[in-house]
Amino acid sequence: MITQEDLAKKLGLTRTTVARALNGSKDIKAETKKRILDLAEKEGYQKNYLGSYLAGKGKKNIYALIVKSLNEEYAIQIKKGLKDIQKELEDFGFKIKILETDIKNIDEQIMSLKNILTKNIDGLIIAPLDKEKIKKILTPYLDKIKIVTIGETIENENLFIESGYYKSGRVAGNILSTLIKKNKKILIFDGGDDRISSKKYLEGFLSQIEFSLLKYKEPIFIENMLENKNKLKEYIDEDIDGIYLNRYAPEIIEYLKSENIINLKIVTNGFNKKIEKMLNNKDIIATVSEDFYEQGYYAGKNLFEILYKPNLKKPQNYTTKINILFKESLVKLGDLK
Amino acid sequence: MITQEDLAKKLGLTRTTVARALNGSKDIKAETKKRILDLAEKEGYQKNYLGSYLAGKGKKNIYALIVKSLNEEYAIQIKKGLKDIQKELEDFGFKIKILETDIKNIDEQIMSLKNILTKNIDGLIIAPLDKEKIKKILTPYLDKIKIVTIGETIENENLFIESGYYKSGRVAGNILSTLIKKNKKILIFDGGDDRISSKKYLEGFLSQIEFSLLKYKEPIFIENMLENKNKLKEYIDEDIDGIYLNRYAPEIIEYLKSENIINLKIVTNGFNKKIEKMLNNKDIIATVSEDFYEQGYYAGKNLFEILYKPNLKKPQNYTTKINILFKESLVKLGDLK
DNA sequence: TTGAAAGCGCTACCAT
DNA sequence: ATGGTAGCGCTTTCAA
Repeated sequence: MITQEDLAKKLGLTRTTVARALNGSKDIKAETKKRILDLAEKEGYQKNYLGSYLAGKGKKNIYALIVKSLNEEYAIQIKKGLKDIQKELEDFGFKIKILETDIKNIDEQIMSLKNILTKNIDGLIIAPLDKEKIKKILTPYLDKIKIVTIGETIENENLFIESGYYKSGRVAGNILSTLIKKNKKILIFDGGDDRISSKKYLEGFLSQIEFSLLKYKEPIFIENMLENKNKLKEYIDEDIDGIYLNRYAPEIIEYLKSENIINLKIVTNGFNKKIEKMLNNKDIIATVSEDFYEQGYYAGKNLFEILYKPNLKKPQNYTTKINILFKESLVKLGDLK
Repeated sequence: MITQEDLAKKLGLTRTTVARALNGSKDIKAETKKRILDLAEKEGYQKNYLGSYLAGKGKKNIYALIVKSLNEEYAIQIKKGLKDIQKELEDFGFKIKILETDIKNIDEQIMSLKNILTKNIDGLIIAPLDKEKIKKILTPYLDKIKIVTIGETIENENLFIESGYYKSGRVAGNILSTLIKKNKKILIFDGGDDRISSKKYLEGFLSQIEFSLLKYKEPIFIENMLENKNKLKEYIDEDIDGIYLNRYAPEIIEYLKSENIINLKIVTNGFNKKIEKMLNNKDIIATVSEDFYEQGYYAGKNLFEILYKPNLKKPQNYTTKINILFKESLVKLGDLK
């Protein structure tokens, strides 16, 4: 490993000057800087970030602005991931301040962001609700603050963690298709747009479903679903062998059971405690979801690397893993023996 | 953060003495040691491993003894994981020497291990073929060498990464069950024991399958499968709607197609390039497999932590994630837009 | 059995 | 614009 000291010796300079060149100080003659940088390049110098950290003791100011959705599991898992990576890196003084706002309250997120920006901040993790507004607000800070976005890109961030809801929908479509009896149909339920996942799930699902499987040309949409569950029954008949859901699954399934409509093959997108229970009950055959824990963990980990490792070709994009869960997926290996 | 210096001051000692107590040196009076350790405990002292590393420049000698199986993907993925984590930690001088031996050659692994042990080695990652022999060989080294095992435990290692083949088999059973038409049967194929996964996959699968789905009481076993594929045909008739495979899947499916036996629902355990192709061709509906990349990555990462972070409550056990793959799982999100 | 001092690779601050 | 020096938290070597 080649050090700043090594470079200094070869050029007849001191470490201090070399460090200055490497850290982009302007208190240095352009020519000296060039000589140093050229040699560093030639010798394949890589800054040791351990030394940097220890010397700098650089406590970075990092915020994560996450979103509480109808599916509580979403925020819980992301937070868990953030906290785990924080713990792993605590020896670096790596600490993330987590702020949560409500998914339905776009302005709350904007306000929260503006508030954070009044402080001295080095890194930001955000799941933007209103992409355009957030982008506009952040633009002036882009060279000061390292940014990781989750779910939605603002196009100038250092890393965008993509959720792949569309793909999850496709996979769900793939699975449900294989389950349906010949000449039977499926019912597709449109849960509306939650500004995060629902719409994209549905689009992906539809892209996978063959025309012949459709009972209705359009997905079923029921206004104020939770109050109007009884309307669902109108759409169900002998033809139908399966249902796709991505919102209100617990409520809808509960309702169907109460009406004694059973034995339908149900595949969902998303995961939370209720869906887990329904899988266990065999009310649902399979669900397809993103690994939100991993999103939090990966967001934190990468922000750390971007912040602490100066010589890093930064990752541009990352797509979350997609998990397919059947009932048996939930069983812990330890419980089997 | 409390430092050794802090402890020294409070006790009226020097850093050196404190360090000695903390590092378990014997050149120290028992009483002094106790005073230091007690205070450290009380103050919640945690050694900063960055400082340790930088001071010690402790190049550790680490070996990984992995196994080349019939499924080449197994070793490829584990190696990839090992290399990725190595790269991530290279600033710590973390480097793993990877040695591969053949899965069928148990003695080769033993020899390779014995050879390694003649060297000065700090950490070892191993996927033991003969558990008992390996255990016996390693016993005398247990306090000198930190050990991570993959797939099979030797009971005294620092971390055992469990593969969960049994569970994978269960999940495969779960999936195939949901796919089979009423009153139809499945054919279960016994691929024999490869000392890694096959047998466990099959056991798991069987545990999940209801009696009513079985066509034959016992899984079909065909000696020298690859030469005797034609025997398979004897077992297939109108009753059968699905097949379970965990070895020789490509060869068997190729054969069935050549005999014009199609439209059977096939679910497999395991993953490699050939299975990927069959999923894409819809020859297979789903496959259930372990994330071997993760096993390598996690093995390396944890060995690092055990080796470099002295104050660690070490993890005892880790079960690999299990992936269910349908055709659409293979599509890259980027290709969809 | 304890202490003093040097040094790992780097940053930060002061002096020139 | 450049250099000198101290120090981050720790290990290691030598001296007492």
